[in-house]
Amino acid sequence: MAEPLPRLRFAPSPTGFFHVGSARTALFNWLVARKTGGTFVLRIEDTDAERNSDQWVDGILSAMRWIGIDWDEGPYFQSERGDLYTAAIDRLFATGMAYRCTCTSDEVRLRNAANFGAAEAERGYDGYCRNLELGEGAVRFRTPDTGSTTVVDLIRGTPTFDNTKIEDFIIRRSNGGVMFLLANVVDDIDMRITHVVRGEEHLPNTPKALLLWQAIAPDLALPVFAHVPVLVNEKRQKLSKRRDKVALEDFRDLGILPEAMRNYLCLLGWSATDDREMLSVQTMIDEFRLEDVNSSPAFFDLAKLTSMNAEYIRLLSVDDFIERVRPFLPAAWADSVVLRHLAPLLQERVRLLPDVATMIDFFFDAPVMEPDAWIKTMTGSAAPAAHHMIEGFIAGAAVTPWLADDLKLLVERVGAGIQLKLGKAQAPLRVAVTGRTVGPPLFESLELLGVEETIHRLRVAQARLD
RNA sequence: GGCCCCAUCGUCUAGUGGCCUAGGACAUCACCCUCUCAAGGUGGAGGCACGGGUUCGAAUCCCGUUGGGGCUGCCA
Repeated sequence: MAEPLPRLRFAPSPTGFFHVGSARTALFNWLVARKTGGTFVLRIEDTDAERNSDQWVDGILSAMRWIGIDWDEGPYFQSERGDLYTAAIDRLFATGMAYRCTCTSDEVRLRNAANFGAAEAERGYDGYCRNLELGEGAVRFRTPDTGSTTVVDLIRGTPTFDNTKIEDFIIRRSNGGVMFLLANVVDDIDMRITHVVRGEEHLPNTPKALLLWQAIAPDLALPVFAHVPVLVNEKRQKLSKRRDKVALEDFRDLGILPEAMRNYLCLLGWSATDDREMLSVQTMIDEFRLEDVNSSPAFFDLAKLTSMNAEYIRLLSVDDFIERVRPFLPAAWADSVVLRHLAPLLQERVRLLPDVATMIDFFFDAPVMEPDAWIKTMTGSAAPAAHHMIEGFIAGAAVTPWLADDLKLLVERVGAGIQLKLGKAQAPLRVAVTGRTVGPPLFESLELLGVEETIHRLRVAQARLD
């Protein structure tokens, strides 16, 4: 009989912004599903009513769409599947695998400290209520007292855990709410999940999940796991929503292209067989293998992401480029002939989408003169050249066709009069017209700006000269 | 403290016992090209954490040390 097609799931909890680590986990799951022809399930793990909100659910969905990850089933909501969990817990009671417990965590800590010494306070639940047959309280799962549990992990081999170290963990709160581990396993069983691809931080939970799985569905084959390494910050700590900038939408707002983000994320812990880094989605799907994922943590490097983003921006068609920058520009700028004509030159110079704004702003408003730019090109020893270039250019402009190539020749000729090469000769003109020493190619810019406005700006600068 | 995971340039990685004088990319430095800035080109600096084994031979296998990380919740 043929091996059944893989079924994978991405199971985020809607407790905050969708972050890059989640995005990578989702991507890896998705890639495996698409590669194998399997099924990718989206499941929202919202069992903790106090921390969840619809806002975050929307955030997850839109972030996944943004980065181009679609799902075949779901989203399922655990908050709507309570009956399933109750039934599972009832069966565990029936087989003696579950029991009630009324201990508080402080009580457990105190007992542990008293019985094993202060250093042992955190050793976990001590089994106090195991045989009390209480009628109320939280529900715990009875873990084996002997043997060991082995996780089959495509990335990490077969980590094995001593069952005596696995405490009787809680599967339902005293308020009736079901816990992550229980809901997670019941759903994985119900949805016939075959591959669990998730963050490394879940590895210590996995033996518990396996034990639960065997108690609830002893006849169903255990899933294969792949615990992907965590993403870390510059201090090599796990990326956290609290202290690190990690929300996917922050990068979108920064001007990162979704295809760049997806490509970069894919390369965090995995690489193609040769030196290729710019990978199409199809290439990722064709070549990605969980077995090849690295087992060590990866630093999320914005510089590298940005560089890759620049490369993707250069690949865009002019029309696409204009549409992508549109959200970052005033509508009039986005629709302007200036942007359309300069687009290819801009694409080569921009690393982040919003960079376009500071490169073309001088077309739409009077230039905002940067003090350093003015000092460097217009004052002191630079002043005579500035005078000469501006005067000469204004004079020559009257008899020069207003085209980039002709303007370039004009500046060359005027500059030659005082032994200035084009690089030096254009500097004061650029600053006078744009307010900056850097920007898009000058002569194309002047052609678009027009003779009238150019001359006007030159005269304004001229009047300001010492 | 306990359990578990991890360890190649600053960063992401290639490398699965000889092809390694350890390759690529980002970042960085220099030069070339050049109307500024980019882009592009050329070149440089920069790494197998340490100590023991195994082997004719180790970045690659084993053990230990050190270092880092994760988990240790009636969160997920």
